[in-house]
Amino acid sequence: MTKINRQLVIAEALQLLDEVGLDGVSTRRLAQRLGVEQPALYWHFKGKEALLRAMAEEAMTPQTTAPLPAPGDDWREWFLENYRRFRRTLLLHRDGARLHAGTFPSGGGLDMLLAKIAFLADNGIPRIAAQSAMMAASQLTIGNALEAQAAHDKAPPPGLEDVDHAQGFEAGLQLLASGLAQQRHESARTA
Amino acid sequence: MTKINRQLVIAEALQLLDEVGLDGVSTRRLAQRLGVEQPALYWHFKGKEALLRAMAEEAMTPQTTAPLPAPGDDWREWFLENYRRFRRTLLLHRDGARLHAGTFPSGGGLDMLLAKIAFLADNGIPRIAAQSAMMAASQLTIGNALEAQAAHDKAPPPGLEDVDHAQGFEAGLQLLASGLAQQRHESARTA
DNA sequence: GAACACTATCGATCAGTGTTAAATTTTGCT
DNA sequence: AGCAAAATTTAACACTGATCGATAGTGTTC
Repeated sequence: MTKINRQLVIAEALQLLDEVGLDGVSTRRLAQRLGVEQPALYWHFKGKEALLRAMAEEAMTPQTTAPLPAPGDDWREWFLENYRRFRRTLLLHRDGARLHAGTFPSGGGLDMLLAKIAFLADNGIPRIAAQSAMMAASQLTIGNALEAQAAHDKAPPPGLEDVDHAQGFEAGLQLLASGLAQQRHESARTA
Repeated sequence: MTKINRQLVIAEALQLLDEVGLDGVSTRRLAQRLGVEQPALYWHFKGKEALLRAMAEEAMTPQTTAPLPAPGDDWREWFLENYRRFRRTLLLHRDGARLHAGTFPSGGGLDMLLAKIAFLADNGIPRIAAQSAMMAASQLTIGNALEAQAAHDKAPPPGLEDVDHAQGFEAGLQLLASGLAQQRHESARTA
């Protein structure tokens, strides 16, 4: 009767995710929404894991479609904005961080990552330092988003109210950028 | 027949975790190991979530029993060592990072956290900066451990081989410490 | 136009999950 | 011994992801 396709399933799955959370996303609920019996999904996806991976990739579009840094850009401003955007993207969907966690940069994403590292390298930051910093910033972002989405309703413990997750993230990111700038100067001195 | 108690269940559960991973830990498998029928666990724990929380807390003992910083200690060395230990603890058990993620500092852990912030504050780091930095370092550590344990067998993508998770973590942590040191000096200038 | 293969779905079913309720045994205490 | 509380068992429920064979619909080829 009803005909579905891969993209439609992914879109509906993400909508379902926002309503019931990651643990609430079951193949049956998803199938019901699509007006289809549950095993039909297994024609379009090898298993639930494959579906979740496709969802995670789709959810990352705001980040993956963002323009790469141009040669003349200010490296620090770009660095900050890149991970702010990453965080915003993770927070776009409910449990978005958990959905993304454990996902590896696939084909296209890997090239982007290498281009970004090259951009930092062109701005006087040693390759290895650039790679480490991006790795750290990415992990900080994921950890922060994870914690923010896990907190949800719980109130902050007494004594720690004065820094929320957004502020904490911004501060941490600035620390990384400052440390990176320092490494850049030291490298320039020895070059 | 066999008699079990809370501590025994937690210990056996952590051992099971190491063998089958977090997704493999089921109440039935755990009960079988303890020589007990499955619903017996529900007398000792309200539900599986409670069990997992207890496991996460127990798994953190290396970190929670570590001595607090003493007034004369070098703040930077302590900072680094604290999060190195945190990471080692997370990696102690299989899926330890996932098990811990989303856990909030309970009663005793909260006091420790406040003491650590106070220690940094006593060393000339503004309270809010100290709190933000510890939050960031914690999130970086969790994100890093999460990624390291998710990778497990997969080989690193071509072009990124030269920095593994351990090195990346160390680099990120140093960046945070450097940035924090910088903030400390700037704060001293304005004070 | 008949035979064929491919796409897409369904119905039934399987093994496994966390959880609950009631009945039952074991334990400790007076 | 008897009683109450603690601890466990038996039985069942409502789910979950996944697999099997059967079944339509669709287009292609002889």
